[in-house]
Amino acid sequence: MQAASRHFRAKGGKGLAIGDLMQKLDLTHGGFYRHFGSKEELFAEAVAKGFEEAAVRIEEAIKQAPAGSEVRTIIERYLSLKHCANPGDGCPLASLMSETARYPRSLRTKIDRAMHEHFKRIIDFLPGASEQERGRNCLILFSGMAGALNVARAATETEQRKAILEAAKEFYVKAFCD
Amino acid sequence: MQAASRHFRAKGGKGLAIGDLMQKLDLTHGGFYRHFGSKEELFAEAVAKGFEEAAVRIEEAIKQAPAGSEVRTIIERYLSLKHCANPGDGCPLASLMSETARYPRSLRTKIDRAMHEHFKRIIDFLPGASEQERGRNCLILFSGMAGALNVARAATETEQRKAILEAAKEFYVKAFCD
DNA sequence: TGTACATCAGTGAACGCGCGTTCACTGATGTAC
DNA sequence: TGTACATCAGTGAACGCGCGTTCACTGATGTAC
Repeated sequence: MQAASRHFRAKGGKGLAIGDLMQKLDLTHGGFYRHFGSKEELFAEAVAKGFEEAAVRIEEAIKQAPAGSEVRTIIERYLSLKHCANPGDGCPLASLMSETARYPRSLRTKIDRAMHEHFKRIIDFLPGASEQERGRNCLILFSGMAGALNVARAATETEQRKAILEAAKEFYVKAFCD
Repeated sequence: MQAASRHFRAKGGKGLAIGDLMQKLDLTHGGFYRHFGSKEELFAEAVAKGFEEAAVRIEEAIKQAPAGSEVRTIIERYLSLKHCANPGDGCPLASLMSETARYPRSLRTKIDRAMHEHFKRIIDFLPGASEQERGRNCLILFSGMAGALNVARAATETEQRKAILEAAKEFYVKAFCD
């Protein structure tokens, strides 16, 4: 049930009720436990799924990008109005950022693993002499962009939203593409 | 009731039950509604309070900092292990990042206002030719640091946490202090 | 080909808990006379 | 100074709702013989 993943990203871990999810799949809530042991189990899988989807999308974007400007393309996509307006289809790091810290350790381990697997697929496009340095850059770039994206999402005026995204794009392009 | 602010930052908007809060103040939950119309009302005030506390703390840090390295001091404090370990006493932007986008508009307006008032008190220490540019830099710096802080908080290993914080410190110091 | 049985996804009622909110009441404090 | 009354913070029981989870049951599908 990959549809769950979108809903979690759109509404947060506690925002999605199992009843609602099952209803959206035209099923009753009782059947849920044939497939998952608990809501938490579903959540962990959904987050992993979310990272995977995101990685696939990024890889596609990279393929289409002109050689040498891969990172720029990633940044521009990540900080686009479209990504800002559709958290459900977007990066789980961004949409679940602040609540992840409050999850139980067992869940955090799983999320952490999914995130790092996601990063592995992108890491080689980033600047940095060693793999370690590229890894650090990856973390900084994505955590920073996710932060900016969230601030943009929290803004109430479209103008403000755009301004934040544009400013962040400029900043991160300057910092990571040269 | 300023104590509420800490709890919200520590546990998120939905994580704090009014019963628990009142119990921690050695009161019963019923009396709550003598003081606030609803939980949401308390939440809005608590967030504002949180930003104010944070601003005060930053201003203090700035006063103690050697002239010329104010921004560096802010960054180092923000990305310290202490701030990472104590979300309840820390920056509300970081601890409420991803859920703010999901709040109703009325609440977001209030939070937005509180955030911008908070920024106004710091803005002049940041680099940038115009006030507008300093404002943009402020948003980018804090959203970025908040992102990194959240990733550090989500990490399960202390070593990892430290590594992220150090890398981010280095990056943002390089980007905003020269 | 046909019958009996097992499997298992899905149903829908029910349970139990947490929690926001309400409300009639208490009891201390302060004001009016 | 003393008495009557109003105010209002705080109490604690109760209501109602949402929601995660359980469970006895149904009904379709597939397998054994």
